[in-house]
Amino acid sequence: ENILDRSRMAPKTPIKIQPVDLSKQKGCTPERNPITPVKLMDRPQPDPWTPTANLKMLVSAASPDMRDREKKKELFRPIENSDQSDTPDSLQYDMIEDSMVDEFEKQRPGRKQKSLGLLCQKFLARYPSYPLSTEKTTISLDEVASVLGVERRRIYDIVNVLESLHLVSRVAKNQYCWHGRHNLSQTLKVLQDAGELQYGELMAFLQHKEQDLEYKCREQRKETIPDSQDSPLLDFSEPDCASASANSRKDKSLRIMSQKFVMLFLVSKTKIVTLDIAAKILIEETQDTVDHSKFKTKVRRLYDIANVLTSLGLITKVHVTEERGRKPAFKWIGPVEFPGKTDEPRGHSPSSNPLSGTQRGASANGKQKFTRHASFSFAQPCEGTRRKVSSEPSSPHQERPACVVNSDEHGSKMINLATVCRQTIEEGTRNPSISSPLSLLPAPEDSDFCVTPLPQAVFPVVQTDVPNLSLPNSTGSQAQHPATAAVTKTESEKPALLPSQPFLCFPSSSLFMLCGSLHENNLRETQSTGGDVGNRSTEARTAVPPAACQKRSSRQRPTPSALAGEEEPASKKPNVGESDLPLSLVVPKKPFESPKAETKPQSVCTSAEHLEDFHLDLASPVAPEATDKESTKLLESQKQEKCSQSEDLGEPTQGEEHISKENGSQPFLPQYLYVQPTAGLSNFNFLFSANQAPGGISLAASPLPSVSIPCVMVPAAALASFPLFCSPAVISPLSSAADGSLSAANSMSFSVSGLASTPPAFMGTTAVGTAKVSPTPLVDAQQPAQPPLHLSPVFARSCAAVKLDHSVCGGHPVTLLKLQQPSSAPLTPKSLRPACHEAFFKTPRSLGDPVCWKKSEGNQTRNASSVQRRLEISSTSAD
DNA sequence: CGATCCCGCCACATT
DNA sequence: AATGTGGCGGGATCG
Repeated sequence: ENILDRSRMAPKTPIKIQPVDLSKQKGCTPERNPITPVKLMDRPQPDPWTPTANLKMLVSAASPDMRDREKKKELFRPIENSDQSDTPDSLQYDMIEDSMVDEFEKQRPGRKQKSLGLLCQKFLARYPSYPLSTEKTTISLDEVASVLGVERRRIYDIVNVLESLHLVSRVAKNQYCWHGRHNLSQTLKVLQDAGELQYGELMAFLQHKEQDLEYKCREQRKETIPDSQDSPLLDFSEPDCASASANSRKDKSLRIMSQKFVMLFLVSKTKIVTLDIAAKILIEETQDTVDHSKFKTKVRRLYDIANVLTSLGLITKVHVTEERGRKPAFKWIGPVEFPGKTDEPRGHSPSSNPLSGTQRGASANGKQKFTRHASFSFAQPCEGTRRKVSSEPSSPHQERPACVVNSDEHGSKMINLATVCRQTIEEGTRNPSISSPLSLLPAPEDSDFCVTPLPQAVFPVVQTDVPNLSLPNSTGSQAQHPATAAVTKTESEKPALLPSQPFLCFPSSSLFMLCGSLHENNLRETQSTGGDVGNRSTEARTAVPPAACQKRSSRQRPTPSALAGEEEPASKKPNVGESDLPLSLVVPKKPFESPKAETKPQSVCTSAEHLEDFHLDLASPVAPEATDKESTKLLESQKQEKCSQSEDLGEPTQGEEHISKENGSQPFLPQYLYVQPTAGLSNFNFLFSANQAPGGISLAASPLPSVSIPCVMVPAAALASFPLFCSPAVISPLSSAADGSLSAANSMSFSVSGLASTPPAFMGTTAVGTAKVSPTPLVDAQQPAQPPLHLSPVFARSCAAVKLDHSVCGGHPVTLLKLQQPSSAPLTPKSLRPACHEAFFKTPRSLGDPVCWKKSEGNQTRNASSVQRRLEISSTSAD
């Protein structure tokens, strides 16, 4: 049929065809006749059935023909040549051939022409990188497919990857909404944070040692995380959870794989990731087993993703020569620091910038969507849900509405954060299986921010177990909310309690708690954050988990970060380096520990596992990982101080230990936490147990400053604090929605007043308590305040944890996150804002955090920061 | 020959 | 059931 058609066909062929013709003509030279072959080819072209059909026809026809011809050429040439003779023909042939070749190359080559990368470029060319917030561009898959002359299937490949980065979101059936790169930095930040949690350690190891580590990690993972692995890590799923269980499967691949892949880059020191490593890491499953076929398939997919990312200008193909040989790899050339971060604004101009007012409004919407859609949080759990939800573009909230509404911008932001948090939490908390709970949490979380249902009731539930979380949204949400609200309120109300020194510790911990398994990370983050709180806040706005942000900010972005939002400020780098140094200071303690090294890896692995589960969490928590280390260290130091002040328990000691460990071993403090907790849910438990029990455990817990501290802190504090938290929480619940709002407000205010950035998290509650209590913190008053805040929530959580844990956590986390986010969107401003924020925060720890980083590219790599990771894989990096 | 990766079958999801 | 999505891997190209 085709053939027949072809014959008729006119030239209309779509794009592909046209090119062919042109080329042919050229090659042949117009005058010349048409090379037989070519013409023939052309002639055949059929009518245009469908554009696609035509194209296909043409292509297929053409290419084969072309090929044939080529073959002929090759085959025949000799002959002909030899024979030659035939003059004209020969000439023609030659001519033709040359031309043909060219043509072929041009046309035929279809392969390249049709490459996904090229297609993606065409696709991207259709939309503005930074569309006005006001205008929404909807993308019709069918339309695009026909316009670009490809099958829809291909468009899915592109869109799925773009969706993973939130450049687009699915609105409805065949419809996608174009967002552009406004939120790219935020998204990357989130991914980075999440990546650190999940892969930070792993990567480090791998790079350094290679596979061995991987295997280890995998094994560990497996152990830890039995199956689940698949959960959609990052996805930004939405909260909905409705279908939690349902979800299903599909959500996994491309989108998630894409996010994971990006995470690897962001986490990698060198910013270079080899395909095989990526494939191995992405094949969670059974450890080593790695089927060859599976591996192969994974690689194929990675190519697909890489093509799109390349088109986006985020990565480039490179080759890495390792010991074993040279392998294909990709290098991240996108923004490392994400200055844009989300919005920075808050910090400085807290809420309101003039611009922001307006913008915000607009941006807010956008963000909201973002959040909603994407829900930064990488919520893994509810994929299905998310999808559903996500599909709705703007009206995201359906479920959590009330809260959102009330809160407004903040609220919304908060929600986002919350979402993230909860996701994180969920992840953390939950085991693989648990995921559903997570999802539940999310919703609640959001709500908590805003609303605040009844805390008490909720708590119990939550407390009980993570699983509860899984409960339906409503349940979860309620619980969560309450918890959150409670927390906040509590804090506000019960500040006194908070005051206890523990706060400091807790806060962080609380964060962690929220995150769930992440806690370690969180803690770190928190801690670090504590120092950096400011950063956090900034980050918060992004919605991404503050912690993560912090980390990042501290680490990579260090200072200035703000700047570049997307770009990367060169200046920063330097700064960073400097900042790093500070970290080293912390290091001193390290000495200890030798053991850690070993441990670390393990921990890493575990963490990795967790990561998977928690990616999202990571984000929120920011897992700190190595990078964190530095910051962590700082934090730790701070923490220690705090701890000592606050409490107790020798925590200080631990803290030190941790630090030392961290330093010594590298960053992975979190690991410890993770490790113990392995079980998602148990996280809390772990913490507690770890801390407490552990004396023995000390290694993990105690040793690591960050982690252990938190843990320790938590327990004691938790216990002690409980009342505080709980009560507050309880109280707050009363207020319920109203309270929620109030609390939010309070928190907001606090944060704002105190530190612009922090606020969110803190939600007032903590803030108050904290501030009072916390004092210590190295950082400035500001920071302290924040930390406390965080803490408080955390506390609440922790308390809860003790009791409820999850539930609590969920709520809190949210809070935290929210704070940051707020802001607006991405606006261009990134650069500016970020800087400010960073600066803000930096003070405290900023310096330290950054450390590692340099960022530069791969090479540099190793810098001093090496501390964290010795890794270096990177070194390999270059080719 | 290994790296890439296009193509489209076909299962699963959604309408 | 029809249609939308998208996992997946054969096998063609590229280098």
